Amino acid sequence: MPELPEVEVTRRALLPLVRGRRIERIVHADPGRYRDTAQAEGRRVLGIGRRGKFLLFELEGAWLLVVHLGMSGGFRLAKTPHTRVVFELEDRTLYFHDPRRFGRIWAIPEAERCRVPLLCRLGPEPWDPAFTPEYLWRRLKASRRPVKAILLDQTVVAGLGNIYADEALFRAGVRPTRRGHRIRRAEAERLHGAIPRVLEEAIQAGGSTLKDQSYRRPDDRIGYFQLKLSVYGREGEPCPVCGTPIRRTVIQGRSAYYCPRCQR
DNA sequence: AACGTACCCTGCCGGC
DNA sequence: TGCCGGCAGGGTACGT
Repeated sequence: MPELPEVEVTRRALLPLVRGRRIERIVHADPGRYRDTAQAEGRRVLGIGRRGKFLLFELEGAWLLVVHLGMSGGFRLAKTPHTRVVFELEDRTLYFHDPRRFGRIWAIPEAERCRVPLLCRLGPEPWDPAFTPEYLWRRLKASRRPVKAILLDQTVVAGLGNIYADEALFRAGVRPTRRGHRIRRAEAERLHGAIPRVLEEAIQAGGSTLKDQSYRRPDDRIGYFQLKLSVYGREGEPCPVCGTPIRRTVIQGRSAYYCPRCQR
């Protein structure tokens, strides 16, 4: 579900609600998961950061509450049938909703943030000055994997998932099955430009709420970027540019959608 | 080292 | 109507 845009929309929605508030109690509804939260209790939330698809609640005493939403996780202002963790703040309660239980939560001292798997190995944010066309081209050239698999690798660039990787590849006119080492420099440049653009547009639209509705903003509103998707989930529908039917294939065991005419 | 596959969970949808 | 297989935005573990 949640890729960078959905995580960022969540961060922006929660920030004014939690900044400066003390976490009084954390109540668990799932006995076997998300348990590493005890040290967050009693601490004030100073701010919320984001790194790739990780939410980073900055707590008093240089602690972090790190949350990964997994495939179906999200914060809600009201209890749901799939509430797994309840965060009782001094003036409101937040509910961590996660039907598939793929989400993860860690409370750790800031100095030990690298104990969270992947967090310290993430590649640059798409807007980071370190994310240059040259950098992307070099990472592509170093691999024989399909270009889409490389874009999904969080150590290459942080935050892309299945939806926005397909959308960025469409905008760049690059077929997802192409091998990284065969990508030309001009194509890498187009991809480099398309990635932050599609993510920014998705953030502005409030993220993508697909058919299963599993992503919603904390206040239960949906996002609207699904209306602007060009290829993701649109097998058989006409390409918005040339009208050719969109195709679906499988890369790394996951669906990949592309226009066979616009993407070579 | 790099890559593919199975697996972790639950819910929903289409086909029969 | 009911059942069953397939599929779903994430990541990890393990095999080759």
